[in-house]
Amino acid sequence: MPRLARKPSVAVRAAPLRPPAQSAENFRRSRRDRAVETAQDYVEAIADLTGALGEARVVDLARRLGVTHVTVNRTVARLQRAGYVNTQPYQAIFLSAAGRKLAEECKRRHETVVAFLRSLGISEKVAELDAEGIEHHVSPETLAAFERLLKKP
Amino acid sequence: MPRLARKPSVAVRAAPLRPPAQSAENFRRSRRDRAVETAQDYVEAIADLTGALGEARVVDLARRLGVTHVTVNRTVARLQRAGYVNTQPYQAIFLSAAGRKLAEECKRRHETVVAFLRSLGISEKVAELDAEGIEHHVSPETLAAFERLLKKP
DNA sequence: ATAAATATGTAGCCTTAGATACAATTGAAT
DNA sequence: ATTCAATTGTATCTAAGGCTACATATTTAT
Repeated sequence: MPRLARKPSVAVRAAPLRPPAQSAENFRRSRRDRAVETAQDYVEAIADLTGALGEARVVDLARRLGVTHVTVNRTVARLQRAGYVNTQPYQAIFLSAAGRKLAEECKRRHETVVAFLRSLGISEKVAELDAEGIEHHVSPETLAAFERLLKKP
Repeated sequence: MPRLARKPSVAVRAAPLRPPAQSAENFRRSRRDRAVETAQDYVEAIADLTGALGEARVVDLARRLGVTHVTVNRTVARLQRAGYVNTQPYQAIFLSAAGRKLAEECKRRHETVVAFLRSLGISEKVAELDAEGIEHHVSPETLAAFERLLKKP
C-alpha cells in the first residue's frame, strides 16, 4: 500500500495559510459563544414571558423554544446553578439580577441586529430568523458599527 | 406555601408576544444550523490545508481548529459516514465531490461576510472573528443583500 | 370533594463534542 | 535494519442538549 509523505517536499499550491494559532482562537471563541447561546436564549425568553404573562412557566418556555418540557427543566436547573434564574419545584421561573442584566443586553443586541438587517432590505421574517443565530456572534465592535449605521443612513 | 395561578387573570404588562410557533421555528433552525456548523468548519479547513500543503492531516486539522486529534478523528469519521470526506487509517483526509462543493459555498460565504464587515469599518481581526460565528447563520437572502451592498457602495 | 386535564418532575437513552491516557503505526534518522 | 519521534487510533470520561416513557403535583371542572 503506497503511503503519502508527511509533508510533500514541494507544496502543490502556494496558498498563504494564516498561522494556526489565530485560526484556532477564532474557532475556540466561536465554540465558547455556542456554549452561552442557550443561556441567552433562555433568559431572553423568560424575560419576554414574564413581561407578557407576569411569569414564565416551563410549558410556555418549551413551546417558545421548540423543545420538550424535559429539556427546559434540565436547562433551567443549570441556569439556576449558574445564578441566572430563581425557581422552586412546581413554581414559575424568575430571572435573578444577573439574569435580568443578561436579558437586557441580549434584547438590545437582538433588536439592533434585526433593525440593521431590516435596514438592508431584508424581510421581517428572514431578519428575525437570521438574527436569532447571528446575534450570539456579534462582537461589541460590530454591534457599535450596526448602531452607528442605523443612526446615519 | 402560596402558589401562583397558572395564568394571572390580568396580565401585569400588555406586551405583545408573537405566537410561539414562529419563535420555536426560529430556534429550531438556529439549532439545526449549529449541527452543520462543524461539518462546514471541517471541510473548509480541509480545503485550505489541501490547497496549501497538498493534503490535510489529522494533526494539522487539530492545530487549526484548536481541538485535540481525538476530536478530529471522531468528527472526520462522522464526516466520512456523511459522505463529505474520504480517508483511510493513517492516511491524509481528502474531500469528496460533495465536500468540495460544500467547502466552496462556505468559503464564498465566509469571504462575503468578512468583506461586508470590513466595508462597515470593522477591523480585519474582529471581522474574521465575528464572521467565523456569523457565517453559519446567514440566509441566502441576507447573503445576497451583503453582495449587493458590496457592489454598490 | 373528586375526577380529569394540565403541568412538572424523574429515569434512562441517544448524539455531539470536548478531554486524558495509552496503544499501535508510520516516517525518518542513525 | 533498527530505533525513535511523530502521527494516528482506541478506550474511557465528562457535559450539554435533544428525546420518550412514566410518575407525581397542581389546577380546573364537574
